[in-house]
Amino acid sequence: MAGEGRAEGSGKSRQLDFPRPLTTVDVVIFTILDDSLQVLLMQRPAGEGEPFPLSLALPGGFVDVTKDRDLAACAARKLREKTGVTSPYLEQLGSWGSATRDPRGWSATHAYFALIPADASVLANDARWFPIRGGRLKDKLAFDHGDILATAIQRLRNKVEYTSLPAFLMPAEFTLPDLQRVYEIVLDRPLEKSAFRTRILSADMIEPVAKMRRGPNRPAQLYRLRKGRDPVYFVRTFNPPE
Amino acid sequence: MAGEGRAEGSGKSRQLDFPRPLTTVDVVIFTILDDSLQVLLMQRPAGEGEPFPLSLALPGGFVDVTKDRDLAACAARKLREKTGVTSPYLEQLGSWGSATRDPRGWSATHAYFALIPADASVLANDARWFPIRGGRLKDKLAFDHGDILATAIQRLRNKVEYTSLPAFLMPAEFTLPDLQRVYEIVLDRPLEKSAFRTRILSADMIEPVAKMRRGPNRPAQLYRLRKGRDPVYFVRTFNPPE
DNA sequence: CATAGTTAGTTGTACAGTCCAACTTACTTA
DNA sequence: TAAGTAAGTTGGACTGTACAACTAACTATG
Repeated sequence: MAGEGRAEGSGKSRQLDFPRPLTTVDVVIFTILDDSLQVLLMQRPAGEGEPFPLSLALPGGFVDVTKDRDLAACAARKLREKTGVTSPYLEQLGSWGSATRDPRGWSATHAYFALIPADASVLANDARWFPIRGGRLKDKLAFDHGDILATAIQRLRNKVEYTSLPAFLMPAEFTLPDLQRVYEIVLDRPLEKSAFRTRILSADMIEPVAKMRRGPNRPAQLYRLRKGRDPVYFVRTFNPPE
Repeated sequence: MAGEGRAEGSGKSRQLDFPRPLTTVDVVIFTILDDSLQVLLMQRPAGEGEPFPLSLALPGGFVDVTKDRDLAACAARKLREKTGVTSPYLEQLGSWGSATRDPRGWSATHAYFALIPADASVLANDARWFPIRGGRLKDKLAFDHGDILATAIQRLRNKVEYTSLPAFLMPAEFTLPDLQRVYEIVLDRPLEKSAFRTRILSADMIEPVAKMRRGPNRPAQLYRLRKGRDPVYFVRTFNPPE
């Protein structure tokens, strides 16, 4: 019987005969829902030998070397399976690996983070949105997923200070005050209206559509993302608190 | 005979009985030498079954599940083995994994990047510094190490625009013009002197020592890094080109 | 010993973009 | 018609960079 994760010991692959860590991919999927930043979580299965049974965890799982061409494809697949979203903002967050993070043995996970508009997703029925209040999640998560999520929140907040990332959280059409509100939700602080408008409009990342959002007061211009636009990097952050 | 990277198929680990990718860690180590950004590379061994024999490659190798507590420890170990440096700036760069990047099978590498002062390192005798001119390396590298290095260079340049990272490339004592020169080498463009000084000095990241650097002209104040300082994030980039 | 040369470091004006606050505009509702 | 509200604009204060000219401190040279 071979040891755990041990490769065959013959021929020219002789030097590969040592135990291999488990390899997984996890995805931190954010959206804006109910005026709050939310993250997609699943409940762990309860089967025999399953670690963290019934705990909440990030969507993810083992890399399937027969199906997954590469890590990004694996992450995109998991995102698609859980939300139906096929062309989101998806970037690599980092990787976490240690002897102890998974009780089944030495394991390493490759974490991605995705931004999607809530209205574009159809959730798998074992997945649910959980709100992030005050920059953190209430619940404890399985494995080191709490650390991974905290890193993702920090990375998101950081980038929102000087990029157009929140645009990927917006529905197809939105107003500038909508967009500003999303920035404020993520950063958890108010931004200055006129400076915000100047910055966004001069970034050439959105374009007006020939429609207005009507409501109980002055109508607002609707915009949409310019197609195929990469995120914009501003040369200043929004003025930081204190 | 067990399959490649296949775990045992009994008891409660039943669900782990599938092939595992190879897991490696690679480190992109930068320094400043001869007025140029340089990266540490090794020559691949020529043994039978070795991929990319005699090609240049980043220092790295398989995770040893019996010796490495976690990924960062593994990266720190490789850095130490090749340079003798024990407390550098070390951050995770990302991970690369695919079916094709290593001819020996599905593999994933966890890449780190490190900044060290050239004068603090004693190289292993199979390692050498290679200059990066015009933002790229002349030579082709093994595996996808060319991609990894390109990503590292881009990340470094990006961060140098708005952080104090170059401070970690400096020797123990240095002058402000020294530091500015390092910024300029990494960014490959000149910076404005007075704005540079204002920014660095108000960041409170360095402190003067009671010595001057003497030379053939006006002496310059020597500084050192404040101890235990994390990198500083500026709220603006240096004014970008064009 | 004076002067040229070189690099360190400072100063001043222009400019860009944010901050802050007040303002105008366009709509609904009472 | 007036009050209320959110969208969007305007203007002055402030902060920090850009650019350029300046002063300071040293060495080398004739």
